[in-house]
Amino acid sequence: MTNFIVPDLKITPRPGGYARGQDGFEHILRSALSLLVNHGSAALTLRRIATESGMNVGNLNYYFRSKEELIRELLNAVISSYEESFDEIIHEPGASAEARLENMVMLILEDITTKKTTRFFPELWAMANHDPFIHDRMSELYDRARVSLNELIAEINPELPSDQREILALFISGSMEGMTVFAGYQKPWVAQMPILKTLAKKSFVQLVKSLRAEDFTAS
Amino acid sequence: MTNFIVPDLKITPRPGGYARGQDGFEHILRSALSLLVNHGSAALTLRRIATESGMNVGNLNYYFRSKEELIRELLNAVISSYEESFDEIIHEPGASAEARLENMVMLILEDITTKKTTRFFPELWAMANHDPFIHDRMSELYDRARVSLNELIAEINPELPSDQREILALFISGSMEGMTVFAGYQKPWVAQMPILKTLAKKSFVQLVKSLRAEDFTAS
DNA sequence: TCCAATTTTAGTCAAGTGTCAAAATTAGGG
DNA sequence: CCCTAATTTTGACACTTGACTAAAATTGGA
Repeated sequence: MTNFIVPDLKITPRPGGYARGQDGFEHILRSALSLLVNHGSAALTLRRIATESGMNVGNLNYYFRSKEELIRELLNAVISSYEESFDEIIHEPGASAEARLENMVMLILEDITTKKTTRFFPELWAMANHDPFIHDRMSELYDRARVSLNELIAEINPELPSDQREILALFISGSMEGMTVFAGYQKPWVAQMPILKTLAKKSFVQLVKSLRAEDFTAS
Repeated sequence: MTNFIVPDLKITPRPGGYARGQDGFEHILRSALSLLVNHGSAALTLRRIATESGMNVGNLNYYFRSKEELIRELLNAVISSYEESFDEIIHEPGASAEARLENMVMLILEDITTKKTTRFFPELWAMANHDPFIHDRMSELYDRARVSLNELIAEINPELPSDQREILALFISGSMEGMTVFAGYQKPWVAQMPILKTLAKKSFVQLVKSLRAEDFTAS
């Protein structure tokens, strides 16, 4: 029995310090996330983060040397959580490769309907175009997702050459991400997400099973 | 023979005025677009637009009563161009429905690899989450795209009920949009776009042809 | 108790924001 | 060529906001 919910943040405990410090650190990141989700990247200023977290501006500087460092930590905390979830899903003991692929699809499409993901990821996509750090960290996340998909594809259709499996994983991963804009939180098509999940699972599994090396030749 | 390039802007001529005025109007919008594409939404300030277009700040106010109006006009110009392109493609005389569907897929995936689209759309997705006007105008664009797809699906697979055609159109449209982040301009997978196009065409056409009403029942 | 961890206070300094009125310049029909 | 309407420049207003810091105050817990 897998859990299809990805926690908002996964924070690695910092060495030394009081428990209060640990809470403060996490509380700041949660406030920043909430700001980004509810008001967009323009609202992500130290002043507003301070207000949001009921703290003082100066205190942010105690936890994070700079705004950039704060954003880095936030991104790390969000992404780490995904990486952990992916690992759990694809290594679920006793489940067939096909079932684990379906679970992966469920996890991602389910996650897409959360407010956090629907709002946060488009912000990240936009930011990644002009911020090298965000770009790199996002690439790592998606690489990891594709590696996971790739493993499952290899189990389901071992005939497929490695480079073609990679493109197939890309196609599947990209297809799912695209739903964010249409069937995410409070989007016009959220209500249809259950059907979309069914459609996606069937379509992807069929694609993985039926694809032959020749299908990748341009027509 | 269809043209798979979507012009950046489609500007409806304003009544009265000199030719210079028409140029100025378009030039400002192009500068704003270029700024958004190259430096992100944070760079979209009246002063930077003025500098970019070699004009004076005050002159922007002559063309647009406010910054908001400028952004509205920009969005209209970009979106109108897509709407026109969609109409041309799906009404191409003498082409089969399947061929027109493939052309639509080609148009969209080709467009995704342009710098304008790769950079501009993620900005819009992010903005749409906090700006009602952008949200509505984007919805109109995507509605239009899906209506086009829907017409073609109906021709190819007339058995499929209307509401299921709509979901299928959504799935196809969303799948393609998702590629922006991975195989757009200067993204790690651009080089594989030709293969992705082949894969997408085959996968979508097959999906449209083979789908039965029962496939939409949750499993 | 006492010291390190955390928080507040109170700023610095700089840069930028959208908008506007009025003057100067230019285009092009008559 | 002239004159008026279209366009452009000038120069400002009034105000917000940005990231960051040093030093003092408070708190936690071994």
